[in-house]
Amino acid sequence: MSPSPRETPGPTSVARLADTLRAQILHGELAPGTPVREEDIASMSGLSRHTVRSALRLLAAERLVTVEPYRGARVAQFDTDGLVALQQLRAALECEAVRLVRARHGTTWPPDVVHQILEALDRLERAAATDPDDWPEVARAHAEVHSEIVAAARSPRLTETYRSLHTEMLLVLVHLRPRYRAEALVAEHRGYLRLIQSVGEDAVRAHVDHATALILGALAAD
Amino acid sequence: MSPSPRETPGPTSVARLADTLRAQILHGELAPGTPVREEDIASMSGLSRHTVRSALRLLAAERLVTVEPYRGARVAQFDTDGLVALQQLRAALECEAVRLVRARHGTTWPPDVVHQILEALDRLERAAATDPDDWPEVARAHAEVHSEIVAAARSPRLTETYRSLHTEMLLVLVHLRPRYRAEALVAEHRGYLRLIQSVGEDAVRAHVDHATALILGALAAD
DNA sequence: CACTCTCAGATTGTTACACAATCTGAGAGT
DNA sequence: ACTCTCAGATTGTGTAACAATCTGAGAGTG
Repeated sequence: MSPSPRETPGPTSVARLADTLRAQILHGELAPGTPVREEDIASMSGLSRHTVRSALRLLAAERLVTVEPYRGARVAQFDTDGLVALQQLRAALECEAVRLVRARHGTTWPPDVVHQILEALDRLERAAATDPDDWPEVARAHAEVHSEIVAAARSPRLTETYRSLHTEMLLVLVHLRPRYRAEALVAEHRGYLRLIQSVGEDAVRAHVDHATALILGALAAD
Repeated sequence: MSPSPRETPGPTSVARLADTLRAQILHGELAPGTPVREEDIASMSGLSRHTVRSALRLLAAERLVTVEPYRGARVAQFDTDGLVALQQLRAALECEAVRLVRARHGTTWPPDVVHQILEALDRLERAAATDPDDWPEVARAHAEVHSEIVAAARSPRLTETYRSLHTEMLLVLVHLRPRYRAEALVAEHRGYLRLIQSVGEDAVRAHVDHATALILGALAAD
């Protein structure tokens, strides 16, 4: 049982630490704007400062933290403009994805295309039923639904970039008191899946704009 | 004259090194797939391995190199699928940008909107006139034209993401023998600027698809 | 009192060296 | 030809130290 050869190498310390920090940030355990000190993380995690630095740079590339030279890392923060810009980008990708799927499959998508989306919807429903007040988890499941819609376009870069964007959105969402009942969210997205097939891109824009308005309202009432 | 206070701190070593490497990659001095060894860069640049590592991770975040654990960094490489995926993403962003500008300004954009685009076109024309065979420079100027078009949407995230994508495109382009005469490129893009105003998103898709076809052809004839 | 200036302490940026973990290719053995 | 093994190359991580820069508290000034 000695270190057998050619085994997949475990994830590096940097990757594990980045996972931990990402999870903390997305669970709202670290408020936006909070400085993240290298030494603190190093002593807490038992890793060296170099490793911590690498992990923080990784998160910076994902925009979950911002890093300024000699001033360290902070949990990312969104103002109104930043959120709107993010949503515009999100809309661009989701629109294009829906356009691509409709170009290929028309206004009624075949089962193998909607299958993954439906599963994500089921997971969302389950999450909402299990614990409607576990907002981080509901928000995550919601993000998965949209991600699966984009993934249906089978365009890897579209999918990947969109996932990353929606992770940023999660960071915004966990710090907002949800205006929505979780069940309403499920129903709305089952309808959304129908609309993007029949109506197409405009349904996407309406959905995203609606979300943007809700979030801006919640942000204003911070 | 001692270190006066509150002066902007110079760019860090990591940033400078990343700039150098990025420039080399985008000038085609390093072929795609080439391994980039930490020690080599360290001894060449006189910087420490840690610094080199940080710079390489930065370039990896920009997708100019790929990094695999314990296997190091390589100059990024594009296959057919990768290029198509990249172009789909590019099309999504440029379409949305054009849509946003047209939603705001209709089919004839005001001077302050097209001004920066026209300047980029002029720079492209100058580059093409100065040295039509300096393909990296012409390609760069061409990328600037498209970036300015997207920037006209005044959506920071759209702009930034698009710029990054087009930088990747540059990496592909510098390694292709151009099929185009540089002058034709200028004329075509002056026409393109008119078309995106009058026709809109479909002109974008046509343009991008045309480019994709050309590049795929050139890639196949590698 | 408001304001600026200064400076010590905190924090990040970088280096050097060491060692552990993993990959790689060349050669031994079948 | 094929697999297996292993030494060398390369990357991942740690420790320690110092340089560069930021920060906030307090001194000095009007």
